[in-house]
Amino acid sequence: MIKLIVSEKDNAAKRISNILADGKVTVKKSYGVPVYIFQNKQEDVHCVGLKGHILKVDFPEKYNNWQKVEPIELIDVEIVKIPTQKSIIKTLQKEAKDAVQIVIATDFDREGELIGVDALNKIKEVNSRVETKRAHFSALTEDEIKKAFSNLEDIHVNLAKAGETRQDIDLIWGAILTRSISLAAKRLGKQFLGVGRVQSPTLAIVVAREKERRAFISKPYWQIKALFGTEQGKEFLAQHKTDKFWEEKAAKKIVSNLGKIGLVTSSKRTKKMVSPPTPFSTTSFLATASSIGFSASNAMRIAEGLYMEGLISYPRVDNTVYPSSLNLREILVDLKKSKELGNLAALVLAQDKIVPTRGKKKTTDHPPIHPTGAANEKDLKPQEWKIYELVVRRFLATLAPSASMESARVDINVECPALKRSEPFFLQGSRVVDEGWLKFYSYGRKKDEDIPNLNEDDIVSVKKSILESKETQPPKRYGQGRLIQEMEKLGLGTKSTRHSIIQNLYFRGYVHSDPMIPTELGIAVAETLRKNAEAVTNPELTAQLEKDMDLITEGKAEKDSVVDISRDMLRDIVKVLKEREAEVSQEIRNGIKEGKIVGKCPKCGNELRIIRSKKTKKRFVGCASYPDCKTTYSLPQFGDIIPINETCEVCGAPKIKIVSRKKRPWILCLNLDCPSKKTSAES
DNA sequence: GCAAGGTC
Repeated sequence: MIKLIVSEKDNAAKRISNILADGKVTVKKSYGVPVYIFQNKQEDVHCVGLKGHILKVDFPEKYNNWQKVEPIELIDVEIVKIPTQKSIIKTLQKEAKDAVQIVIATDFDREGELIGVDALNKIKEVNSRVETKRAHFSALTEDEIKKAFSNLEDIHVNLAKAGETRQDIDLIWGAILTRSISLAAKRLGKQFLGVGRVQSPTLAIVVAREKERRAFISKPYWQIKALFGTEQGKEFLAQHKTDKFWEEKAAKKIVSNLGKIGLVTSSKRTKKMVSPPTPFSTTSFLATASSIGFSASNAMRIAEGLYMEGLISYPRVDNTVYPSSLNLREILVDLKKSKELGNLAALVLAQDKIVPTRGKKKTTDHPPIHPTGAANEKDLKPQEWKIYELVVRRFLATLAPSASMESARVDINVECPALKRSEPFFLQGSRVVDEGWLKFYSYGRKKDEDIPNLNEDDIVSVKKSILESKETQPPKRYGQGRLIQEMEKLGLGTKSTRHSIIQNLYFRGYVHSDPMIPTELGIAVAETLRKNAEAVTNPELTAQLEKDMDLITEGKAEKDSVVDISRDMLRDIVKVLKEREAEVSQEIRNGIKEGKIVGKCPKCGNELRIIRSKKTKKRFVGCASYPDCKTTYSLPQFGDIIPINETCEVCGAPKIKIVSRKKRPWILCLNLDCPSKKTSAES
């Protein structure tokens, strides 16, 4: 007679077993799955860790053929659960057969409860009368675990129901709309066009920004600067107070009539304290990693590896407050062993007080991302070291004192007799006075600006006046880090999925580069959805889903009625999509066509397009006037080809960008005989 | 071959 504990992952199973065991914990493998065996209060306990969800939802097999099933049919098809972790399920059933009690010990959240209930249902297939309980803990600490197991609760059926609702809604929206527009655009097989509750609003954000940029008309403006000299012979640049002159004439008039003497009208220096950064959540970690050149999914992959190595804590967290149970000093003492970072840890240890910063979001499931072991640079791959160093430096910074900065502003009036007035100039800047946490963490740190020491009523000489012509700039494209922050703000995705949602946009060919640029295909898909299935491009769908799931959790709404709302919305949308199939097809196919145009033919001026040879299956660039014009260029056969609307400065042939998985993207002139190739080959 | 969510 045993008790069986089921946790969400192997690591948690190990921890729970070690905490609850009276004596030693032994491990046996069943179907390759570790089972932890120990005694707790004279009872035999077995503990198994899952791998997250062990079942997935899908439509029955007979609906698998996209061409033979009308997408609208899928709306009312029963959704079935399919095992995805067969050896774990076998282990569960074997262990549960003779158990007297099952304790679900998955993470205490919606998905965790669902994972637990799925496991229980599999267990009940072999042992229907077993008693089932829930251990409710919010962190894997000794205290929490022991308390949870001496106060076992019932399964939170409604919480799991909310999770199932989320699964069903995601499946029907995703599958039905993915099939609808893929069929309309005749993009089948691995070319299908993905649509989903999270990915489509995310794509829409990127596309909306690109449209703003395209609609943006940049305006020329002028700025005036002047080089001044102090009595001590120091020189400095200051800018005219008018930030933008829209008329060149007016700016020129000032520049050519600027007087020779300036009077300092005010000089202020102010000190301000800059607080250290808050502890790393997944989002702030990915945002910072992105700023030093890591893609979100690469940074996440490396962080998961470091976690497995025991060097950093669990990387999927929303929490930004270190729990009081975390022994910060102990971590610092351990970090001293690192050859490269040990000295910095020692510096923090030497402080009188070690008071950590805290962020706005506080959850108790996992601590913010922090180092859990010391490492040396030579033990890690270069990329791993960069990420490890980032986590360590962030951790040290959160424990360090504020930095103090001095900012200075000087205002100068230049008397201009020729204009019969004076012109105002200013300069401002700041510098670090006391480094504080900046000693440990200089990611994104601004360069110090040197402001000359000037006092009110000082006289300065004007050495030169400068007219700079500029243009207003369109709003910036989203980098992956910024996009992840935006997704979090809008409630799109979770800490564990956002990076993969973004990665998916690249895989689908909807975006390229970082900062992210939507492809013509991505723009066409987003536009089609916006016109015909607006709901799925809107973050509001997720916001509403969250509200409904809260109601289900509280027992105030039923799964079926909530899913039915989505079914009704989809019926209308699919009907519209079917009616407008020709337009939808046209719009997306135009996008695809547009994406294949790489530029103009230098011989005849017609379009040059990427073509795939029917005979050799190889791709090449050919002129649209073929056979009248026989211009062709060969193409590399690997990687994605992105038209960039630029022509080669040297030979006039179009340039393209090639994005492949292994190499970094590169820009290439299509002309193999272009003289620029020779110089670049030498260099 | 569809989604998003866990985890590896």
